[in-house]
Amino acid sequence: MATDENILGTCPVDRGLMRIGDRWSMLVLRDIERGLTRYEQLRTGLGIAPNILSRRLSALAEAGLIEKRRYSARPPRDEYLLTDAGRDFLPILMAIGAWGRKYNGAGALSRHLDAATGEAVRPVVIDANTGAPIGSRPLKLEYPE
Amino acid sequence: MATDENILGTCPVDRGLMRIGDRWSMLVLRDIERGLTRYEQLRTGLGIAPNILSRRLSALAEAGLIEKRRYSARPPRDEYLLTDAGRDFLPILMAIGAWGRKYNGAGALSRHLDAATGEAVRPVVIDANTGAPIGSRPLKLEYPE
DNA sequence: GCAGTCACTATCATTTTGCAAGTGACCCAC
DNA sequence: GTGGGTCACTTGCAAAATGATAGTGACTGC
Repeated sequence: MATDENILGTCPVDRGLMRIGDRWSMLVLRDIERGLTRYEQLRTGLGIAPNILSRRLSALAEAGLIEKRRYSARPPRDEYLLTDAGRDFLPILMAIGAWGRKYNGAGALSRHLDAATGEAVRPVVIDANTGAPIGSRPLKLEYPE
Repeated sequence: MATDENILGTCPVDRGLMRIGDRWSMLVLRDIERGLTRYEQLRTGLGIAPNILSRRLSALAEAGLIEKRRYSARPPRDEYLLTDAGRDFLPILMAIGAWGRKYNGAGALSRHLDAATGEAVRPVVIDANTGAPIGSRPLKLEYPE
């Protein structure tokens, strides 16, 4: 597993997971997306211990996925907003959600609807070149050098 | 954060992360996909401690993402294979890889090529209903009950 | 001045991770 | 037939991360 300290590995998945490889980080991202941008909202929404939330928030900010913004000087109040990198990660969360629904989806679940059509979103990962879902065509792995 | 013990949450992302919410699990999946199916291959490929690998493998098997199969009775030798659920998770890893390449992609990286066209795969998450990339159209969140 | 909210930090127990060494089943060479 | 060597782990213990609980500082509103 690559870390910032040792030599970066050659695998882009590892590179991604380096930045948000843990569960709380992803759940924080999900909650910010649905509008829970303030510390107390996130803490109560997630049921996370305050020290852990603080650490996750600074790690996510350090990794460039969120940024802290002061929206009130007095009283001093901050909110956490997604950066472009953070917003770009949201589709992956939707894909994880679709997978979770399929394989662990017992009971009532929340879902995303297309605002225009009202239909439930069905996230699928495709190859932008062919338009085909990943897994439907044979691939090969190429290593650098 | 939902666990198996407490009441299952309403969020499908959480449901997904419940099964493979950690970094090693995803990297194990990635390595199995690229053909490292045996214990020693995974251990040396990942640089993971043997006790941790054992625990991850049993957790992944318990979660139904991989299964252990004996391919030789004498000497007793096992390999780990992806189940349907495990294979279904691979597109998500590709999406994470694409994100990692975009935001943490310095240096040489491995990549997947379409076997037929030879072109580098560009994973994108779309809504199967509209064909539009997630994030390009406004969505709303619907809660159960 | 006093309660209450928000956004934390500090302290400490518990849990998870990681390293190193060891074990059991076997195979192959001498 | 004993002495390595490989594979697939387990065990024991140290280090790091996580989590529960309590406390702090900056306010606001009464």
